[in-house]
Amino acid sequence: MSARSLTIGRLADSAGVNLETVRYYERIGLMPAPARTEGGHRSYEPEHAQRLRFIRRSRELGFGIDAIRRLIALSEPGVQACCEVRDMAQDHIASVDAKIEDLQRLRKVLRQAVADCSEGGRVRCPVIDELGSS
Amino acid sequence: MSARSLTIGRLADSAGVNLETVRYYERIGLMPAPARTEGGHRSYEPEHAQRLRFIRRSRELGFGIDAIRRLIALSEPGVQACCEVRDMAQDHIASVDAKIEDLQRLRKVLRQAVADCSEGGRVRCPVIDELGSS
DNA sequence: CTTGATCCTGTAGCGGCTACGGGTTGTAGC
DNA sequence: GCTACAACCCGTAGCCGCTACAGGATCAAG
Repeated sequence: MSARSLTIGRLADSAGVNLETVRYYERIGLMPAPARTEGGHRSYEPEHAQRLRFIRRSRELGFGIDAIRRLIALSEPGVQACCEVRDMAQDHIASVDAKIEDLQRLRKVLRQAVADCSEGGRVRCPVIDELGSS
Repeated sequence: MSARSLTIGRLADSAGVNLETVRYYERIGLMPAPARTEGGHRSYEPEHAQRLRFIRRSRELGFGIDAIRRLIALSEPGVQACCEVRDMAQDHIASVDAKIEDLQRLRKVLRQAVADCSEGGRVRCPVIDELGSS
């Protein structure tokens, strides 16, 4: 166990990720299986920490596991794949845009229903009516 | 079987919901168990269709199953619960707002990385660098 | 050497469906 | 009335991305 080795707990903490998630990532092949101590405990090197941070950051930005797999492959040194990465990011931006628009639309409906609620004089609940419509 | 009865397939179609989803809703108690034909097929009345549309609409607006359960209870005739419904809607709007802001933030990061990409002169991929940072 | 924190594996659960497989019923046409 | 085939039945398993156990082994500090 070298001086820079990390236990799974420290690794997880250092990347801001749940410990069980690290094992999950290993199981699905997103993190490489690390060396083990004699007793069978996982022993990570600093490059594992970097990889895990990369994954966490990608997740935060909304990339799915498969996309991250591709991003990792494309980020290997020696691979000239900036264009592909940019295309993936652009696709992802498009889907984020779509999601934002969806949410804005439904927010508008909800706001309208709530606003109707605050006006007096109605017999029934405008929010319930909105849900019942269509 | 009355003239207005519906099979599960017609019910599902009429509400724009997958047939299996209807059975799922019954299993989790979101839809009431309907009458059955002699042969055991489900037989729905028009009020089931209305309920199912209510659920679908609520899902479209992003309410979770538990929230819908409460909304259904509050929408029972005789319940004066417009304020509670409005509060639920407002809470939901707040969470939608938060989600929109999250997505807008990450969109900004992605756009910046892609924009950096389009400028020449960089040695490494700015998107990959962004993912590796932090 | 003891204690207690950390680690191990395996499995099951979450939400909200969706998709089988293998069997039974309903219904339209002849 | 009979046949064909669509539509239904139930139960179970899978999807994503984790998270949370249980029941045990190991590690490190005192």
